This record gives sequence, C-alpha cells and structure tokens, in this order.
Amino acid sequence: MEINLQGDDHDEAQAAPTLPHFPYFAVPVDSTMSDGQHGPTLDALGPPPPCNHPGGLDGTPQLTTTTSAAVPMMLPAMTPLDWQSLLQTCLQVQPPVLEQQQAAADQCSGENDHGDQAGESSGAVNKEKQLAKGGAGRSGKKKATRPRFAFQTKSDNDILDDGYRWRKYGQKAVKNSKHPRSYYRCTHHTCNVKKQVQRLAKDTSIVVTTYEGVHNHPCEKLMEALTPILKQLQFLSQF
DNA sequence: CGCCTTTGACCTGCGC
DNA sequence: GCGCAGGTCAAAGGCG
Repeated sequence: MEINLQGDDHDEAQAAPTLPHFPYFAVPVDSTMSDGQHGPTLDALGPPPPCNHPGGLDGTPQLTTTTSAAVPMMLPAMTPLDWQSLLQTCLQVQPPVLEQQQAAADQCSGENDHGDQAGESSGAVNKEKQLAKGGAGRSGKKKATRPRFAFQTKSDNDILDDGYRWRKYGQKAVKNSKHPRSYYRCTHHTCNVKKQVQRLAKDTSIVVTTYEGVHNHPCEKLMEALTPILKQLQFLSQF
C-alpha cells in the first residue's frame, strides 16, 4: 500500500488518506455515454445499492464501478481508495486512443483555453466577441474524450476534499433536481482536470462528484500529509 | 492584492 | 428551424 502511494504521486486522488468521508461508490463514466451530451445523467445512476458486503457499512469505503453499459462491477474494498485501480478500470472502459486525445486536449486547453479553432475568422467583431464568451467552439468539440468517472458520496458536505485545489467556474440548475450542479476546475495552471458536483435528485443525501481528466501534477496536500509518514517509515526501517 | 464564488449571458448539441 | 438542457466564460463582488 505504501508503495502505491509513493509510486504515483500524480494520481488524482492520492488524497484519499486525508478524506474525512470516503466516497464509497465509484462509477467510471464512459465519456461517450450518456444522454447524448456531456456526461452521465446522474439520476440514471440512481441511488447507490445497499452495501451487503463486509465493510460496506459504517463508512468503510466500498467501491462500485460500472461501465456505461451499466454492468456493475465490484472492486475489493480498499482503504484508502485505490485510485489507481479506479483509473485503470476507467481506462479499460475507454479506448486506448483516449490517452493521446487527452494529451492533445490538455496541450490545447492548458495554454489557450480559448483555442477555438485557431483564427476564428468569423468576421464580425460582435461574433468574435461572442465566440470569446460562452462555450464557442472550444470544448464544445463533440463528446468528451477524457476519462471520466463519478463518485457517489453520502455526505452533507458537497465538497469532497480530495487534496487538490479547485476553482468553481459555474453552477447550473439541473432539470428535475432541486439542487444545482457545480462545475470546478483544478487550479493548477497546467492541469485541465474538471469535476462536477451534484446531489442526486432521488436521494439528496448523496453527492455525485464526476471527475474528468487526470491530474498531471502531484497533489500538494497529499505530499504534505505523506512526508512525515514516509520519514517515519524510513526511520523505522533502519531497525 | 490575489484568489475564489456568484451569476447572467452565451454557446453547443440534441430532439422534435 | 426552434426550443431546451447542459457546459463555459468572464465581470463583479467578497473574503482573508
């Protein structure tokens, strides 16, 4: 377990150890899935199934992954969250091409997020201005090609402390749901990971957090948290 | 002052 | 083509 933590310091969610409340359902989301648009229909996910396996109750993390085909698949209970397994699972769901596409996307969006098809030659100034706003041409590109996966978290707190810093860039009322969906972006300048946070309409005690993309930088919080532990391990290993 | 949230406007994609 | 729903931008304002 320690080895894992050490090895992939830029894995999204290495922050898990610091989580006060574990997400116990993880749902890798096929980027091409869904109700035709961007991402899963949260309601379609439905409330989490009952935990009928050891450790599933009382806060011990239980992960359920499912593909877009809605074939649920149990992962072993992991403490803390084994994000790497999750990601791998996620990538298995996605075609391998995704990695390249994501790299390209990251390159583009990292620097000039407004990389609307270079040039924009739309002519009218107004049009240009409009394009500069809103989602014109940019990420509007077809379906998302980045790995996505969602967590269902039973918590009063909407914000899942995953160790990364997020900036909220939007909030939207969602149909058939009293609770709005919030949009966050990783604040790291080279990182283009996004996440959506929304409460399930059917069970408002459950928060669904959908991650899109993979962090390309270490998690500061995690490193902070791990440093003393690693030092301690080093110290102990001397004996 | 820098970072973050809020919020209205605008965009895209999809279904009818 | 139109309307709807979802996603994003960016100005404005708040906070430490």
